[in-house]
Amino acid sequence: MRQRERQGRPSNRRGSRRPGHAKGYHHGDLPRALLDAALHIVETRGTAALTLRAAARLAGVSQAAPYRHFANKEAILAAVAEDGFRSLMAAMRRAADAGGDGPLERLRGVGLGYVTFATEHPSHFRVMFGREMADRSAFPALRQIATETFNVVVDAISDCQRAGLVRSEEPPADLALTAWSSVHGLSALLANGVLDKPVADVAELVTRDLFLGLGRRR
Amino acid sequence: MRQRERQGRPSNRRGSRRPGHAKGYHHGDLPRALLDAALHIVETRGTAALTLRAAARLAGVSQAAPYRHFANKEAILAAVAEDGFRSLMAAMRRAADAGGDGPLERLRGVGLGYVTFATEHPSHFRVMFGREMADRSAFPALRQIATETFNVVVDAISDCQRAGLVRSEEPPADLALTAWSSVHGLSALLANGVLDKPVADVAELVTRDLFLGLGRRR
DNA sequence: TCGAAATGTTGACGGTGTCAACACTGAACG
DNA sequence: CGTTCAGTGTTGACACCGTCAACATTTCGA
Repeated sequence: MRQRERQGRPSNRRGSRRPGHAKGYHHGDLPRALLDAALHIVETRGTAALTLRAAARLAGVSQAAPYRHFANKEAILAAVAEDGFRSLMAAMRRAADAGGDGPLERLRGVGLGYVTFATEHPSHFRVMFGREMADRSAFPALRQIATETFNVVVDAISDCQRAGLVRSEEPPADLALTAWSSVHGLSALLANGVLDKPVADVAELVTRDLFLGLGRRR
Repeated sequence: MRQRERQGRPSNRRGSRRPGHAKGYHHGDLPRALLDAALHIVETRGTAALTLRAAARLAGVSQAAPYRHFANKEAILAAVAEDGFRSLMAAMRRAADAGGDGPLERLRGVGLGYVTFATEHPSHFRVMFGREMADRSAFPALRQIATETFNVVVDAISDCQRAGLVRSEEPPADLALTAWSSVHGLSALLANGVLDKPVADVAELVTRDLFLGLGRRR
């Protein structure tokens, strides 16, 4: 709890103004500006530095201004988390496309994309899955997009099942839960600094073993 | 950031006194008392309520007293986390014993013990694996016991390999990493309220699929 | 045009981690 | 046995935080 920050007021006047509005007292699109500020802080200075007041300073407004647009700190965290899920989904899809053509390669890409996102944006990842906001059910939009994210995994698994590449006795959602747990667990351990092995190795290893299973092939 | 707590001074005079010391100004074993207080707070009021000042109040000393024994807040969190790992290991071993005699049953027990601990002590679990202390490498004892915890999994897997119940082409530590990731991921999702399905079902499902793998048996 | 609603600001409150300055106490040494 | 001094606890402060009430300004619709 010792930090300092000075930057006067950055892109205050003249920046992202909603067309209807104009110049001085009113900001134009403060919610957007605050979210951008929060995202910037979380990426560059980490979760601990993500403070309502810091975001307000960065947006060039007073400490109390955020309360006109967000009920409390949790609400901004929820918005940050939501944005994170959007990025995560994009990263997963990108990695899937880069992975190859077969459904199995795509599935693997999804997993690698997840782990990569977590290690490249650990603070953001923590906000998304942490407990800074007690009770996520208060933020339906967040739950919604988290579900969509999960569905990316489910779909990838469905495709593999259809292609006969993955066990089909079980509903895809069940297998997806196992896959998600594995990949999320690895991501969490890496993002929280519990494990400090090379990401590539360890991601390779886990996704392979996840496919093969621990048991002996009969 | 709104809370209140009053309890005068609990077991201040007369409690856990180091033999050499006696009654009044000096506490006797403040480090121990502070750790106990912190543990009590984290279990009963959650991570957010775990504050240096609150622990000091509960131990019946002034706000600055903790600094005679802990460098800063992180240091107490590390102690709490360390204690958590001890509890976790105990829970895993207990669950393994309760699981049955076969190495496979024991391995499964280890996993279930892990998940159970996480859902029964979510706040403690978060302190153990969260990032409240940036840089765990500053607390070697913590890293040490985390490693020991991991080794419980490795050993359980080794035993299964020796019994021919688990794939043996791979080093046990590699398989253990996959198992740990899966179980830890599930635990983290549950402890953080991301997933709110019944623990038993979902733990059953993940441990089974982890053993079978996603791929079709050939 | 003019008043109300929206949106910003100021200043305060109680909470936090942390530190310096001070006070008490017990044990070691003469 | 008396003194001293390191260890341990207390007080009071600082800067920062989330949040709110009271006030100011701006924008927009009747």
